[in-house]
Amino acid sequence: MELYNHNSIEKKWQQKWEEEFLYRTTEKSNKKFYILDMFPYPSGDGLHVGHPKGYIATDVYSRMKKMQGYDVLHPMGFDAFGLPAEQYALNNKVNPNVSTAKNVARYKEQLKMLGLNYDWEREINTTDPKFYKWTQWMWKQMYKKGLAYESYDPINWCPSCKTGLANEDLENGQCERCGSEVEKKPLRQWTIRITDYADRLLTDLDKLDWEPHIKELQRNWIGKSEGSEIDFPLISFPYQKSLRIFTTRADTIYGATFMAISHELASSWVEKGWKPNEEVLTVLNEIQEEAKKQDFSFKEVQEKKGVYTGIKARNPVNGEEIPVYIANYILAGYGTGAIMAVPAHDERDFEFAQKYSLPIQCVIQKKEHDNPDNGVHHEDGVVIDSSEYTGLSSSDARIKITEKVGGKLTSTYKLKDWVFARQRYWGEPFPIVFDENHVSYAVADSELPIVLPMVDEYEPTGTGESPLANIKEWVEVYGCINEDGEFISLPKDDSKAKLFTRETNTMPQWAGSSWYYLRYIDSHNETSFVDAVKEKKWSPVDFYVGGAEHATRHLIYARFWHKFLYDIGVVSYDEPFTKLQTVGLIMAEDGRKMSKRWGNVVNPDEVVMQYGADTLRVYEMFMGPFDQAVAWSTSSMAGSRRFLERFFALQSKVVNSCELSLEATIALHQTIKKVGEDIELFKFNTAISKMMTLLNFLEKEPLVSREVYIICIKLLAPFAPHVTEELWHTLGETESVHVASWPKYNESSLFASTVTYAIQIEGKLRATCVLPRDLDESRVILAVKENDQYKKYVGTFEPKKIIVIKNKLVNVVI
RNA sequence: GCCGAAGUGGCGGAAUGGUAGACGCGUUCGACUCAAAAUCGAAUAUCGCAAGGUGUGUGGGUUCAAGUCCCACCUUCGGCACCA
Repeated sequence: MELYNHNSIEKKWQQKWEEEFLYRTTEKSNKKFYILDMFPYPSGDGLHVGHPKGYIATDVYSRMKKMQGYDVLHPMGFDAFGLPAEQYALNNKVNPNVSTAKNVARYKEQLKMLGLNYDWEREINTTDPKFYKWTQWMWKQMYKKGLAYESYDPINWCPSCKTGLANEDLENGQCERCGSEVEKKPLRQWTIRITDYADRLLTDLDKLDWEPHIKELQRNWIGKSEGSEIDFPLISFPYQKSLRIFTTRADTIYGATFMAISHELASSWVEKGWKPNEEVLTVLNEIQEEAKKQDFSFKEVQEKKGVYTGIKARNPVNGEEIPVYIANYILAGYGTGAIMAVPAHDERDFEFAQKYSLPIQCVIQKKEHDNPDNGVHHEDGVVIDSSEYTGLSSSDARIKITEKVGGKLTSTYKLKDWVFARQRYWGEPFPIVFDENHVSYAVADSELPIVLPMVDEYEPTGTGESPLANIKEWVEVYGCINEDGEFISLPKDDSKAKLFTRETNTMPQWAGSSWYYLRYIDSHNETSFVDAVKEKKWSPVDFYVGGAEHATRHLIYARFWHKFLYDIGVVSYDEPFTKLQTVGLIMAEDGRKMSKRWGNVVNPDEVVMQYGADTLRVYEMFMGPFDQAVAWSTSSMAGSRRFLERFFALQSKVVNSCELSLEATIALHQTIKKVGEDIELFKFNTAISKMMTLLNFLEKEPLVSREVYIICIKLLAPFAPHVTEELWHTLGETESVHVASWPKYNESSLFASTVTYAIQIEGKLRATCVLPRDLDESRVILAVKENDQYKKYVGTFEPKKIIVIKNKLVNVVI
């Protein structure tokens, strides 16, 4: 018998599999399974051992599904547009086209080294014009539906990355990429009305088989509040008749002692002609200055600040006149940007009222006999001191009061429209041109893709213009508008040709990843992003595996994008990912995140070289529960290597036929059952431990039959595809083990004919007792009464009660 | 502050309400070796010579029986955070 030489085995079979297209997707079964990894964004550093954990898991799962007779789609590709790749290129002074291609090649090599069963014939790359042609096409459909629009609102601007950012790209008011303080900058933007889909994105979460915490993250991000919009008439204010406010607590309207508006709203009044006094202008200015740095993502809660405008509003329920304040804690982007302030039942309003000595009027009693003057509380309760509404519950009063004052019940969301333009080079160009009056036109389908020009200079300008704006020969195009209102290009000297200019912003990093999973289904289709019949066969993704950090960006964007495609009738399901599983991080041996900064990165190339890909795979699946973070341990990994060596060495005991001991037979069938069930549940660690247990049994056997060993090889094949393939062929098999059929267990071989009962006396374990399986309860009791320990503790007295759990345990209550 | 997840040996972790600690790492002892590594065998929650006692973050509760269910609390991690 040869020694286990992982290097030669792994190289040999990887080459064979590739030559034979073993992992080419089949379409011959009526059962399909689409299992997908979140595709990587190739950085310059290559993979570390933490990255492949999810890929190995989908690999194991897909291999089992394949052996179970499914048509399995398990593809891979690369997401490579956007800031990180561009920054990397800038730092290394290469063109991103070049560096990206290099990084992709390196990633691919590393992935192949692990023996993953991807169908590389379907590989995609978001930076490939053949791919982004369809990103552009889809965005164009949004534009035509009015879902993508030009906006001039101030947006988050990162001065260091020199680009506008979406709300999702911020972390505590800082740029998620570089940590710079984000500024507010008025900039022309393409924006997508994702908020139109807020409600569907929220309610459809219910039908998804996703981990609850990920759904919760999305719910929080969408941030729906149900409340009322109510108009408060403004008194002798010629510029606006009334002030519309949003509140979730219409039941507290009798406690409204002032109004508060955002500085943006105040500014818009100034624009309309309102001339506030000096003091108001000063404070307004101060608030504006502070807000320029930070808008809706404050790092710290600032001190409340505001000023009385001199304007009064009338409370619609009781006609009371209350002052209107400008206040720094009012967010323009939430609700209507104006509130009725109820200091008794809102802590922020309370703080403000205290500072400016405004009245505090309690109108909700927590419990019936509560003292109404016991300070601020925001809980629902019983309405008091509120005319005809007194005595109602908060929830009833909300509806009745809103109705009475002619308000409407409505919802507002924390989710913002998606700022969908970057002032950078490395992204998809927009399929848009402008005429001399800045009227925008979509370009005709025949013009797609609009290819990103190859340039020498792609440094961001920082002016709010993309570097593309400097490339005159790309920006200026000649053509005309056809009968569909779309641009088609013409030669410059054509009589109908007019000058147009291209949109020079590019799409954000998240564009391609919002739909890439559809492209794998039909990667090479030139006439459509996916063939409708194929889409029906493979879609939706049955199982999606990736990092939890994508919960509020990629996974929201993709769900939105997919729903849009569904609405325009080009896909057949309204949710892209039926089941989602997140991967737990692999930490470094020191417990920190693996990072170049800490010098604690473990390189998979070295691990594969020294221990083999199979060992790495088995170890990563054995480390612990899949969704939990675990620290890497090289010595622990050696255990997985030993397991494979012992498994390999078992072949020396294999004979054509021999009897297997009863114990081992039972272990075998239990293992078949458990491995299948556990892989299905992504409980790889327990699947492997069961196989280890089985191996421990088989090692005690003098000989092992070929038939038994074959079963073991099949069970291990998804985890350790190379060594099992080698052993499989050593046994004389000619087809690959990876297209063999998944083993089945015998129900009758799962248990022995005897069982060990636990004998408890007063709930404490005192003895065990071997009895025939499925023995009558009365006979179990008879047997227990013969037990020495029973006699010792119970004696001859008749116990109060004897509980028998069949085939498991007896508990005697004295 | 709000929301979510989780607390079990020296470590990673197992346990449909039914014998807590499977499996692996580590450690100790033994075999092999001149020796070491590797490998193989045995032991390994804890106190106790033993009988036995104690043990799944803390305190209560339900139950014949609780790591598992209920209530309160503590700690850690993750997310959101002036969202009216």
